[in-house]
Amino acid sequence: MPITLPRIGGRKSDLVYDALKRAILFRQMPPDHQLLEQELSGTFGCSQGTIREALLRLDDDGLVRRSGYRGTRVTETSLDEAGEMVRIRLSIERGVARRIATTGLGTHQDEIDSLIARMAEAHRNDDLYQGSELDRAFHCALAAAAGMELLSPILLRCALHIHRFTLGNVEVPRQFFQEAGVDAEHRALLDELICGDP
Amino acid sequence: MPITLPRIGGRKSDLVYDALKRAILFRQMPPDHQLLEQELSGTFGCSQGTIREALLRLDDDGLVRRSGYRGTRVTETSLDEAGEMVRIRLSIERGVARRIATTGLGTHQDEIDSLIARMAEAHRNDDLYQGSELDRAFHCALAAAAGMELLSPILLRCALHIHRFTLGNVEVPRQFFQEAGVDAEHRALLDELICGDP
DNA sequence: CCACTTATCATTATCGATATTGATACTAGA
DNA sequence: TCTAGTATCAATATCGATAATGATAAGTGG
Repeated sequence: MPITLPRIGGRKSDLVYDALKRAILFRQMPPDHQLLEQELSGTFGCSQGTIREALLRLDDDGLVRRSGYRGTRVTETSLDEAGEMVRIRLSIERGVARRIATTGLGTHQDEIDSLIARMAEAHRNDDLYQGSELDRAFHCALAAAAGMELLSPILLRCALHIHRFTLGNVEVPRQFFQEAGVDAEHRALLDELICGDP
Repeated sequence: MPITLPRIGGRKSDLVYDALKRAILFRQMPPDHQLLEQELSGTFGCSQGTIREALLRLDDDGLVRRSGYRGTRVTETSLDEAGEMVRIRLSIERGVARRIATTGLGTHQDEIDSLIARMAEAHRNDDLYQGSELDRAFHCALAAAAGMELLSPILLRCALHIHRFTLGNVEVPRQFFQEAGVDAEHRALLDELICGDP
């Protein structure tokens, strides 16, 4: 079944990357599922090289594992790893907040305000996916405002695996939600801190 | 000046990736230096696609920045970012240690012992580069032993930028070395903790 | 002189075909 | 039968050429 991509502009490999990422996050492709470059090139209607580019990025995200000439398979995220991701994100957040508290967030103010608003709306609609996407963007924007853009990829990766875990496991253990709750609380606190300072 | 690569086997794009990474870490290519796919394909004697693969990985590492059809440039690492990387690594280490303390490190024992030994030797020889490489491998091995292999890429990224910063700035501010010292101390402590437990 | 379009250029993005690789099934000889 | 070697196969990795893109310079009508 060929998948028709929007093709409204931009890179084709981006579209492939997004499509595959979504499929993995929603477990339409379960862990250990094999991804074949040629087959996908047929499915998406593009060349193998374009598929390869998307797979390379998924590999860097840790969503798939590419091993030599032996194929590409979907990975999995354990509870421990997800919890660790939450902890890392918290740690990073602390540093970023510290930085912003002293320097302010300059030109990023508007962008961040907008993100907060959209995030609130997503939460009202119980749209978990949208919420996570915005959460990611929010964290990255903060890192950027703090002049630490190199941290963004780490934040992205953390959010990706956290999100994947929560989506894949309907019965998410209590411990995890506790930590996620702490995270949300911290975020709110951070907002206060930022808005009060500059 | 064409660069002759070892070509002892393995992927060509790996060799290109390593060569470029070294060049960036040692500031042979300064921040904002532009990397042209075609030119590099000539320099390394391979096709543009192979170069592209290496550049994509460098981009994911945060060592270069690729923007649309507009080229690829070397990034830079600020003091703040390097400090943040040190903090993140510490945070991750804590979680990994906690995990290992309860489960032990199983089959990874030998590998880790070997890494510690080689690391000590590198320190004796004041070989900073080798030391950092081994440090990276050590942290990844610990994460793997803790069953949290997804953390390895983050650890790699942190070490990469920490290393880059220390190599690039001969006069490294006091604060940074203090933190690095804490890190080394923590690592030793971790060894004790592991060896004593299982 | 100025806004607006068009041509050109540097550079990446994509393609289709071919080469390499690692695993496995198969075969011949002891 | 067992084993070393070989053919085959399913994949990725690489290549060379072409298309698409964004920036900039050059031209054009007002």
